[in-house]
Amino acid sequence: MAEPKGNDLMERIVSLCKRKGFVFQSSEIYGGINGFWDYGPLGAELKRNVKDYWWRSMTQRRDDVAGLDATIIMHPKIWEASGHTTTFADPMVDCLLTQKRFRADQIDPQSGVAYHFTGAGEGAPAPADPSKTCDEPYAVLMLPGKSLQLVRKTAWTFYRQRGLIDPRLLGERTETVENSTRFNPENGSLLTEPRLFNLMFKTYVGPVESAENVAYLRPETAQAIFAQFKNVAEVARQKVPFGICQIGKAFRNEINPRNFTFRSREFEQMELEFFIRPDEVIEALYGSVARPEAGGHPGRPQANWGWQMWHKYWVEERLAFYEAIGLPRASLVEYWQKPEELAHYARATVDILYKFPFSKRNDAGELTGEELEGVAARGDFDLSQHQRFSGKAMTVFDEELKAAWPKLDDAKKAALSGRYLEARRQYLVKMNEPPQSADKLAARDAAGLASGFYVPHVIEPSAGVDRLALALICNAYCEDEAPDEKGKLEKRIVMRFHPRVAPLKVAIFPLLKNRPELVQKALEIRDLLRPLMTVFYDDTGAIGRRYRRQDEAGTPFGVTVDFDTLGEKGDELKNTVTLRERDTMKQSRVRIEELPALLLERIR
RNA sequence: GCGAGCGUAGCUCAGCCUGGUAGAGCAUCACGUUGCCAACGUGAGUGUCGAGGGUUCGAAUCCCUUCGCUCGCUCCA
Repeated sequence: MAEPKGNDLMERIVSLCKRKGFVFQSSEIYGGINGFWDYGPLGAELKRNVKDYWWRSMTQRRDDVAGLDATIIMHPKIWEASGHTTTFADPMVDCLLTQKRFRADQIDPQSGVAYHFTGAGEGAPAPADPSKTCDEPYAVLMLPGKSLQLVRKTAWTFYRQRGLIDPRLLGERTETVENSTRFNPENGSLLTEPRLFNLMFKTYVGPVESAENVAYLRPETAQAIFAQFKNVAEVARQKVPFGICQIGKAFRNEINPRNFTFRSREFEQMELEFFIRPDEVIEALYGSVARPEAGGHPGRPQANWGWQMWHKYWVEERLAFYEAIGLPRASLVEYWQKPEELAHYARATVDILYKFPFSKRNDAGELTGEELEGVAARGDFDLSQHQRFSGKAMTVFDEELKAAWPKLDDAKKAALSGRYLEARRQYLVKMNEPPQSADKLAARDAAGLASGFYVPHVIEPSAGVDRLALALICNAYCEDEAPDEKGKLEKRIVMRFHPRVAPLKVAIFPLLKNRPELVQKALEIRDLLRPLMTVFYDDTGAIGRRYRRQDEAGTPFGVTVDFDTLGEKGDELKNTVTLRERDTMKQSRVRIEELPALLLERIR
């Protein structure tokens, strides 16, 4: 089986997506719109299957997770509390010489002498157009160890890029600068004025476009879960540990959408926030905290699990999920973020990567993979932020804790209380709470703990639906060879979707369409199966062609009605059909009345 | 956002350099044929050559602008 490699392969996958109706470019008839994609008939079914399976396995098949479906536009304060309003709006600057882009707040401050120029004119020799000038002011900082000659050379290059053949520098003057971030530390060139990059989509609530009506399309679904935490906790009659999950659209003004649907500006997320007791509480209740020892799945949740155990549990659960919909373990990478890569609120994050055809290769030549999901241990950061910004308590009352606390000896009480207080204090200080008030608030939190109140910690598995759909498409795509009717090998394109996510589950064919008895029987079978699964009926062209068509759509099963079905060879074969399997192309004879149960078994 | 490349039928692509009424293969549809893996016959349809502007008697072809795609940089909290 010859597997095509690299972007060549990706191009063929993209082409198939369009040809068969998995993915279309959004607004294509108007020339498309960058970063937005539509799903055609097959893609829509695929995505629906992915979401349905996630929802079923996350909430319906568990008793400790409840669902939520929140709005896309929420109170703007949510994004202040979450940090998105500030972190999603980075000021950016470009080098005027090399066009290289920097984040303005990450430039090393430079000191020294800056040389300013008011412009340049065309100099000797033999200017093509002597009247040509450039009025654009420019400046270069003389970097340590560099010469004035080099500074002028830099300016010369700059004006040359502006269209002068042999620039003559005009209006040179010097300026002493201290700790300036206006120059490129690499070459001394002046940078552009900082421009704000807001990665959130902005809109207005109400018809008036005024500053107080500004709102944002959510850049992630998670914050709605935190904002509704108290409501859901109450009505779902759940106690920590429990989770709230949600599927929904999110929007990010990506600077540069890339790689087909992988990085889109409008996308869908499947997120779970799983709330757990802080480790101090576990220790108060059980004397110690269970932590992961061996690798692999830690098994059924236990009451004495600390955050590390829960984190490990969800990583393994999520990996099992991907395997259950047909992504082989070997195509996935479990990447533990290094301490320096962690977001400031995260204690640990595991990225689950899929090796896409467009993924980069490492030194060993292996595909490195792209993120499908991040499983983050976020501590109590999010709920704490919303507690501070909204002024509403995000604590839960834990009866067991209240009962257990008085039974602890004083040393234990002091140790747990002290640890909790210090963690709370550190968080508050980091969030720029003045030291005095941080001490006071942390002491109050520690007192709350002793009477059974605390802000739950959270484990967040957050997955991208569109990325997963793309991974499933890439994983399913396969070019192999199959014999034609003369036994000659021909290229066959097969989408080997797991039957669970395959857009169409079964195709029904009358062997010939000009025999009304065959057609009628086939339509009966279609009607028999249609209430149970997605069914595709096709009576055009030769039977082999129809099989191949369904191979490209990824339909796992084909059912063919022939003359034996009608009883031509006697009662033994009457009301039996050919069941053809996509991957093996093997055929078997099956009784019609057994079809529903047989197929349902295989597509669950 | 910057740099490079690309954009012609549903898909893959030729034609562009050197301007002169737009092509191939596959796919699609109809009819006939067809007894299980892309068979065959006959017929049909499809493009404002990504869009806009310019040069020209005449532009898919040359020039400019713009949009989209790919790659690199940047970004990915």
